[in-house]
Amino acid sequence: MGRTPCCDKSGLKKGPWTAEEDLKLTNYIQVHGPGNWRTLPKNAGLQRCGKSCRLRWTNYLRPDIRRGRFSFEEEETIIQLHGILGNKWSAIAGQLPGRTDNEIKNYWNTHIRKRLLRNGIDPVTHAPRLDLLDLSSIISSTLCNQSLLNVSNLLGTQALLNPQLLSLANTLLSLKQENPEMLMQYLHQNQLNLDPSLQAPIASVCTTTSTVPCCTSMLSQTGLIQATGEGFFSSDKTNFSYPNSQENLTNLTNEFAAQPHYVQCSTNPTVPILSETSKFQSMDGSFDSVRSSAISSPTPLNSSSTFVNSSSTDDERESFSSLLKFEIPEGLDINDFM
DNA sequence: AAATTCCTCAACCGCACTGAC
DNA sequence: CGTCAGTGCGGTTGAGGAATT
Repeated sequence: MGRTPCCDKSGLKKGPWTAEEDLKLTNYIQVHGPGNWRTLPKNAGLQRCGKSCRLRWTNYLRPDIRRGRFSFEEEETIIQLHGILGNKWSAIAGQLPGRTDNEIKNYWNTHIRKRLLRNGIDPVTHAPRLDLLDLSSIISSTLCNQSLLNVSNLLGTQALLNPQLLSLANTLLSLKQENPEMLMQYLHQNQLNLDPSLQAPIASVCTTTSTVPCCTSMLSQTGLIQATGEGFFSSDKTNFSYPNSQENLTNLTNEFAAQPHYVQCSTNPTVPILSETSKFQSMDGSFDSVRSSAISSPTPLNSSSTFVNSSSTDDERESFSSLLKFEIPEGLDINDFM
């Protein structure tokens, strides 16, 4: 379909609405109801295009608009829904009565997005920005807090900056445990294509003595880690407190990836086993498949125990956003990394 | 106190979709 | 089937207020 020509721009007013215009529009809609936006401005005596009228009504004048600061519950819902739906602001707004897509979009871009970035979380993928994370803490979490490996030392500083190296480290560690000979063969086959600066640290993986705990193997087999910046998530189920949102969210959730299963590790981390359908969709550092479990997984986003009222400040909400979630793919070809 | 920078958010723009003809 | 009007949606802009220098 061809693009709809915008309404006749000649003589039409743009910019902020005046109180008089608001009154005209409100009065007209109260009498005739919304709709037929193209003819509405003329009938209402407004020098505006229908689009502008519709926007003004839906985003500002509608009586059921809920104005004011977003509550923590609303913010929580927005983040979780964004994890599933992405920038589907209207769909997200549908779960937040009284909030408009425009308002949610603005709030996301001006508040939530920035905070996620500050806390090292990619606001697009909801995955941690691994270029900012300390790889050793990730691996340590992977190993159920058994700090048997100092991966930072193993891989050098570059490892802290490259999510692909994280995957590589995982692959190598798994290979080392399960089949050292295959590991050596693997390295031999791929070493020619490695960045020389990475060869030494990677090789050290092969020579470092370590005992690989149970979770390492599980990690490599499942291909997924779920952790916070400071440790693993609790296994508490996500609980939406916003009215009517839970059922709707449940419905939404059912449309997405299968519910992951959870295995309790010795030191109380909860490690979900990703379904076999999970996939590593991007090699450029984005982990899109994380989205699929944003709701269904027992994320710690139910942090009502920490923040109990809607007047919490942005800073107060900071710690909530420090939660991290990411996947590590298995079976990555080393050639794809470099 | 003035100038500058930063931040917020209402409003606009343009594309996409749907249904009527 | 193609065209067009109506509408919805997401991305972007810019005015104005707040904060900082």
